[in-house]
Amino acid sequence: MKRATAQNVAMEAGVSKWTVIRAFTPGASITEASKAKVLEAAERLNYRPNLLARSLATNSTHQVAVLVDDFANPHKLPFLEKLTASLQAEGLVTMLININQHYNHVHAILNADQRQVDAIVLFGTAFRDEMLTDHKLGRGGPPMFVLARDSQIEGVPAISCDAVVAIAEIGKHLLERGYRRPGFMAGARTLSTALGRRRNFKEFWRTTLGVELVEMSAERYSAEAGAQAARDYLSQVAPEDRVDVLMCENDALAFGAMDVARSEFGLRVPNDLAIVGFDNAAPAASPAYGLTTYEQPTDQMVKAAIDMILERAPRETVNFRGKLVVRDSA
Amino acid sequence: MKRATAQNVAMEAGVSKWTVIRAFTPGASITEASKAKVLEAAERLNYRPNLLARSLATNSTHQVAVLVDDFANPHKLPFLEKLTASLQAEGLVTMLININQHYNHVHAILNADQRQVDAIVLFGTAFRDEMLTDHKLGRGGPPMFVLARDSQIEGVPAISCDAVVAIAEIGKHLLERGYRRPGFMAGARTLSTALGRRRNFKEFWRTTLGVELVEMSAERYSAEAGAQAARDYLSQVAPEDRVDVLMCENDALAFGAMDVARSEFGLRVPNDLAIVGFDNAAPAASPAYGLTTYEQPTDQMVKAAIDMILERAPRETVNFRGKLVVRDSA
DNA sequence: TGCACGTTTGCTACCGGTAGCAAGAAATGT
DNA sequence: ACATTTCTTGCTACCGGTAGCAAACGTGCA
Repeated sequence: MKRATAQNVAMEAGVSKWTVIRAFTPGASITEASKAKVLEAAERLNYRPNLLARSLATNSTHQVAVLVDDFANPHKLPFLEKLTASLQAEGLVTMLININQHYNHVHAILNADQRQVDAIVLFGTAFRDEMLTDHKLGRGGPPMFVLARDSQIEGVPAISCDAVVAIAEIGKHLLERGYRRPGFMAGARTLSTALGRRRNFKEFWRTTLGVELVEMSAERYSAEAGAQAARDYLSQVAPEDRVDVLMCENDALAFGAMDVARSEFGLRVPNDLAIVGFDNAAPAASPAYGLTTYEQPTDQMVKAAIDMILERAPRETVNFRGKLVVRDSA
Repeated sequence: MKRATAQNVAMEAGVSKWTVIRAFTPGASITEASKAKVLEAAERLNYRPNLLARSLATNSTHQVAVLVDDFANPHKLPFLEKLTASLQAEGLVTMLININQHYNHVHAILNADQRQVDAIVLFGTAFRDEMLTDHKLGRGGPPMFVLARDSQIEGVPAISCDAVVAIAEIGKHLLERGYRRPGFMAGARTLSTALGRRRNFKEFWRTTLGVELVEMSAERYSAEAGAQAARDYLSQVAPEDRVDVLMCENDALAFGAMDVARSEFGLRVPNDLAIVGFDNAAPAASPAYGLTTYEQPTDQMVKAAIDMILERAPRETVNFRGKLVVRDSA
């Protein structure tokens, strides 16, 4: 059986379809009597307004496209939970788009655009700026926002955690604990530069102690990639030449690095090698890791993003201060 | 500047809007000459067909609503990644709906229905059957599917991992390893019964050894809840009376339980207490846990779900066999 | 009772596409 | 050269709503 339309309900209730619409429009001009009559008829026919038709007519879908690519990062899940819950609380619905080899940003944005979404959120995705300023993503599309990473793109504001402050806090803590030979493990190249963590960390040690940072790179942001990068480093560098503290660009890398350091090289954390992560993902709190890390202010970030989407706040890049979470690993 | 419509392109190209549409419809009857003319004009105006209008006219949105509620389970993320990637590969888009206190299944289903989604997937969500068979979710809505849990609901097929086989495999392994005093930790009540893991596990020990299962319950499916449940049990039961193997309904619970057993009670895993999980979430593979667990055949499950959505396969409940992943914890 | 006024209802036009029919143009056969 | 078939193009009607104007209605007041 086809679903009932306003027209059907109108006939059932003996009114015009516009009266039916009014019964479903809060604050519309309609008498209680006819409203009741319509609602009753609607109930009988199991009528529900078609939001597709409404969206077409009003030019607003209340849908927000959220682009995600780094599914190996356990921190993404609770973040995504907050984002979707908050969007829903504002009557917005999430269109989740998985960015991968077969489906890149241009595909995603074009598709979201054609579906007339109200906004597009690039949620921590790795992209080269040219990709977005590129060709056919011509003006007139939905507003775009970058969440949880930087954006240098004109007209695309970023909502992120203040990397300068974060790294300064972490650095200060490490200095006080007496670490002197710092290392840094970066993840995927494109995103690394956009996060600015390496740059700031390097700068920190250079200006405070005049020390050069030892840098290593993982292939991706995952525990496996972090493990491999740590394995490469530890097997190539003699114990006495190694860094005494390793900052990883995110927790996923840190977990992998810590696993390898302990189980494959017998190192004690933090005595032989201290490790710091970033994100405060769930396992970081577990005694199995006890990872010192930095927590992004996800609540504030989500709120800010939504305020911009709904134009309750100016659409411009903002940074929030997170907080250092000191545990056993450093 | 407003976005261009087919009508605009038609004027620009000097043809009717239907010719424009045809230029964008694969296999439509149109000469190469006019197609080229139209595409060029479209390019100039940056025209992209409005999928909302198309959906309204064709009565098909190519959108699938995916309902999720258990964001504390790290296993969800890679599963969700596969699901979204596979949907996208079929030209379907994911509408992600977060089921929580403020937004229950009825809200979600009603909303998805009004948005005319092609299908609704309940992805491992906890619900009471009455909620769905209930009232206003009358017939005529989009087809529903339950993924990664059981469904007893008429007309709502389930795609899941065969719990009977899984538990039998796990039980057999534990028997062989010599464990004789089994315990089981369940998560949220509504989902527990739908997963059938406890029931089957209990049955297994009863029929093989005639042993009664020790049961405990966590509040939710999270490491914290698992930790608390383990803490309660271990602090109340004397060492000599404790179970020798604890099967947890999923890995999240197992991580919490293992953390507590080791760090708060000084127990060695598996010597003092063996632990088994379910899902093979990422941290299970880490040497920090080395959790023996059971991996669901997510690829097959996702494929089956999509085949049903696209009506390439009959819409009926199917079960797939997963595989036991033996590590150090049991 | 008559008139002005505010409220309720129905109307036309529109959002941007799709479906399928019919007329016009081009290709084919005799 | 003309009839016939096939392809191309434009058309009307429709998907299910929204916007805002105009007519119909009921009410208060003189």
